[in-house]
Amino acid sequence: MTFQALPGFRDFGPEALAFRSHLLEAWRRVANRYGFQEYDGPPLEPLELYTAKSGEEIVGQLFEFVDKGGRQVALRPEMTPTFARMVSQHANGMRKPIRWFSVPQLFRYERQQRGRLREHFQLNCDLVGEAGPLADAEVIALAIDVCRELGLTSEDFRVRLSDRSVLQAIFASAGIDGPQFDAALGAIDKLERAGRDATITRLAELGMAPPQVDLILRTSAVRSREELAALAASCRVPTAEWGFLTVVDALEAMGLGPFVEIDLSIVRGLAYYTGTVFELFDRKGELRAICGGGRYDTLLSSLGGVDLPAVGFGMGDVVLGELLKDRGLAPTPPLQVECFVAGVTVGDRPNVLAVAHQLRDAGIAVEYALGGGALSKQLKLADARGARAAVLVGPDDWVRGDVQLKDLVQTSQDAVPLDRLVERCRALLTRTG
RNA sequence: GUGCUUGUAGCUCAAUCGGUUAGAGCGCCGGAUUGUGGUUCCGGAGGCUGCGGGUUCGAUCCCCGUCAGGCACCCCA
Repeated sequence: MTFQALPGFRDFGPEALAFRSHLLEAWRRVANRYGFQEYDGPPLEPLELYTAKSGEEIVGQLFEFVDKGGRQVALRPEMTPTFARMVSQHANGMRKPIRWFSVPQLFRYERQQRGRLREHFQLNCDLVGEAGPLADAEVIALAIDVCRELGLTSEDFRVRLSDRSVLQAIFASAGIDGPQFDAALGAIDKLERAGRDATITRLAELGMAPPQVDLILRTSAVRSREELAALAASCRVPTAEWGFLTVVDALEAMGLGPFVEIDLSIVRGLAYYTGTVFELFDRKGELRAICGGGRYDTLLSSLGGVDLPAVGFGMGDVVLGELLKDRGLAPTPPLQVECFVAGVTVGDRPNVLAVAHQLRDAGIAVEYALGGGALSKQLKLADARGARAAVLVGPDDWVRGDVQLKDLVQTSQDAVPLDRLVERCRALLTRTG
């Protein structure tokens, strides 16, 4: 092979495309089930759309270039800025809450690894205009149900759920706020990779007192409602106002409790989250996060749009696809044709064409052997194509106005008058077993 | 962008210490089978051993470079 796809980009042959469609169709099905409407935007955007929020350092991670009109442009690395622009333009005239989703292909110029390419498809679901905890529960439930729709169970994955406003309240009780709060979040985010000792050293360097460092470590270790209550009590922080526990309650009321775990070590990398943050992970912990999201109540106004609270998530096709394959949940490939038409002799070929076209006009997926050949060879092809039915066109039947309709699964066969073939073939195709 | 590691047929892999013509299974094509598929049997095609250079009488094997995959950083859609 002289040419190959660029690193991090994928070719989708029929099998891979069927798998991709399987995912994307499940995404759309479940999002629609939650009353979300699909939108899309341009794959190519002004570079400033991304640098405005994230700063110039993001340019190194973008596919960006100057177009022929001298504009600095970038392939979209995420959907949120486009979404923010679109929803800001329409928000004033729309009944709240707004439920929108999209399935964009996103691009990022980074060195690829397993589960992480330079291009992927991502389900983006956002709920705008509702600040209450049921909105958070709604989008988390949507993310869970997407995975359930694809055959995954609570044995396969879980949601790790946290809330930055809860962390803020707890840390504020020890005087950790402002830049120190951001540093604390960063330390928690890296705790697993950096290790406990390195984290303690790092926080001390940032000017944290030992009791503050201890609080940060104790907080990040919280894994249950009881531990959280005990921690809050020890800090004298009231919990009555927290929406966080209402989110958990709501998910349990939906019957999704087995999927949900409180985990205050989840903070998410992005700076704009203000409340709930969550990630979906495979139970075995072998893969990267399947999905991540949270509440961002100030982002829309900070991007110059409307001042509306919002909560949403993104779920990529790469990690999710790997998990499904690991669990044997890849779909069985669809049949290539429903009915195969075979001719017994060379003289039957015009009749094969006539019969095949009659069936195709009736909406049935039909193939026949372009190269002809022995009947046994044609039937081998029919079998390889996964056809359920075969029509055998032969001279003896033809003079009687018949063809042979064969059930390739049950290996039964009947003579059928030509004028009843479509009806009989349809009946055969709906037969089970 | 940095470091480590791997690279043999469409796929999964083998090839003794550096040794003669690089093999197997699956898949693909053809035949056994001129009005009946799946099973079976037989045959065939398919390789510049990722690419380029070096060492050597001789390199899939050793060395250097490069490209690509994997892992760890960076970063996290």
